[in-house]
Amino acid sequence: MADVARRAGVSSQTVSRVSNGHPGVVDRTREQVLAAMRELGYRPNSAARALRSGRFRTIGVILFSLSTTGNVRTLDAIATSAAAEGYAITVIPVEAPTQDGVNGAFTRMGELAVDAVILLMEVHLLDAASISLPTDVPVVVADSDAGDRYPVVDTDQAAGSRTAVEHLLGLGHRTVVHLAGPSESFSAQRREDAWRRTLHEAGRDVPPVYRGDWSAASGYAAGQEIARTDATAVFAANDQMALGLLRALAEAGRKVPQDVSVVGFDDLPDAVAYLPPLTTVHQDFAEVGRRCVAGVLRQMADRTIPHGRTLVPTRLVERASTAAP
Amino acid sequence: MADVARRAGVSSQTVSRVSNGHPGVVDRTREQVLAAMRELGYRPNSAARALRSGRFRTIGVILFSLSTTGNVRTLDAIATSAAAEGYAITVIPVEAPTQDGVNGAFTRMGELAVDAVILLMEVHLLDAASISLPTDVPVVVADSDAGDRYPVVDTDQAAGSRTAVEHLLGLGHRTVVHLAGPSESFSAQRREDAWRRTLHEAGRDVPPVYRGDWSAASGYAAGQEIARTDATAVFAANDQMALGLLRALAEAGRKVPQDVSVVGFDDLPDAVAYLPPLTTVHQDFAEVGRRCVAGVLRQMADRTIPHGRTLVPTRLVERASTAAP
DNA sequence: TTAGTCCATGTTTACGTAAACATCCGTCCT
DNA sequence: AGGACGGATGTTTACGTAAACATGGACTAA
Repeated sequence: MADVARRAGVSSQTVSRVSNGHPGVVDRTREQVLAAMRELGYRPNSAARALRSGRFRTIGVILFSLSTTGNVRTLDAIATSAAAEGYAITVIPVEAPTQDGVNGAFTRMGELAVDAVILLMEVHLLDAASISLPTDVPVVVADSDAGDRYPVVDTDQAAGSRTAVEHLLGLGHRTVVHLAGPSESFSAQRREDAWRRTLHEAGRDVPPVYRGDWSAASGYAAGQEIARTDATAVFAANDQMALGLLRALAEAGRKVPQDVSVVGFDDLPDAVAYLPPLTTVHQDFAEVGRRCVAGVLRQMADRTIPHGRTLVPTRLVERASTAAP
Repeated sequence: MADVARRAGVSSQTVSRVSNGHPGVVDRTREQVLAAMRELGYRPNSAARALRSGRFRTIGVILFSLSTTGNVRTLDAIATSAAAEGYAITVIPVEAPTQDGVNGAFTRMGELAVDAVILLMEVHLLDAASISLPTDVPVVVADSDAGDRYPVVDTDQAAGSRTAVEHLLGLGHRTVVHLAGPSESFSAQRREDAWRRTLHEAGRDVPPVYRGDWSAASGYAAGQEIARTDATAVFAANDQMALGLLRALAEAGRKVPQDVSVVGFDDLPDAVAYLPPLTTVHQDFAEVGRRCVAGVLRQMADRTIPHGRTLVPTRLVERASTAAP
């Protein structure tokens, strides 16, 4: 910076002003400084800048793994929204949902150069870890439950599940079997609860729950059992398990949708190419990401911590995997 | 830090030594400092640390989107490897493969707090942008072609494709149709070249190429055309297109694998649940990620720029989508 | 005993920037 | 004409840390 200043014949402070787009620099001077910057290949030192300003212009995203589609798509949206606001994203993966894993991530996080944190994971693991986030950093929790400790942004799991179940009941099915996600997952829990409540309110039998781990393989395993029952309608807690379910039903000779109707959750891009194309609940991951970023930025601006939950609506995408019984 | 020093009754330099695990601090003193840190909730300021040491302990990953499975899985592996080495990952998404998009990302990158960069994108777009990376930052390019300007880590696309084609020929198919990826993609190009070469060397006809954009929907569209031909074996350039292809073949009444054999590329977790389970070329994304990280770390240590290409081997995973004609 | 060594710890300094304050000069008003 | 004002730019300083160098005391060996 001093070199640039010398070359442009100004003070380093003027260089700083140009560099940050501050007003009060006359055009001619600005041009000289910019020219000097170009000639010297000057690039501001972000460490010094951060040290001085106390801002890193970076948001940390903590997540368990990039192997679940939902997380990834939310992360994508977060990264895009953040970039639009001039913020970079630091990804902090937690290897395993163990105490050690979470501890490690948070220890690292403590030393991390981030102005805010978005948590893409189940917060009860946070509790278990008996470590809480640095209190001076804005936090938004996505796709989880944070009680009232942090603001939460989430897909409206309950409404989505209700839509799915009501769609199947509306087609004339007596009841709907649920292929649930892992019981540790709040999303899975909420989808299951809403399924149960919807059936209950409609005065239908609530059949036993089948449970998978979100993977297609687990959906296949559960599907083999379901195929042996007289179920005519299945609501799978995500599309990947629905894919495995479709395979199990096909192998068992149960036709979809003639014999069994299937509804998924997520609306993966691939779902349109399943056999048959999957009727599913569309999640607006992009909107979730946008609201997460908006949430932390608002906290940074206000220095206030808004609590409460923001729900992003879903919509049912009807394809070819559902029909009247 | 000064507060911690005062509280522990030592100098700030001793605090620094404890904080960084330097030797030459006696146990008793170390304990006192650690206790003071705990009591005061001290967390080192990474900006100051980076300013002083010149290291951010952060690696930047530039990519086009998180919507392609390969990128995401590589990113996951990179993040994990980097975390194991005490490095954080900053994701720098480039919105669109346009000149502006790339320029923007690189401008931002220039000001970014990263010690090294891993590029997860086609480098010819880099050329088009007529902007090159800051020369003082180690770079590794993955899944692309960088000529000899940067070291490259990539899946062994050619060997993988050859395995797939030879597997099909070995089953007795006269020739193999290729459902290729988009022509802008180097990966797609290399898979296509290897397919063509393998057929050629075996003295077989080289049928016209069908082309998709990696998506299941595009695979479905191409599949509808392929279903009208007398093709008995198809090598799809990725699993998602293979999924669409399977749907198109099923709808056209062509049985897989009895009438048509299909091989994919990637080995997505879901591929095991396709109808039928997909025979595919397994890519070791984790290894690609590890080698990318190892590559930039080595550059940082040596201050040398190793050129050349590192190829990660693939293996064929035989499932139920291939059979003798 | 005394000089030499080595280890634990303290002191000083610089990293590159931006905020706060200071200065200078031209303009405008009375 | 003289002073007040405001805009453009310069000067000083502090951000929190770690490297380099300094110090002091304990131990060893002759």
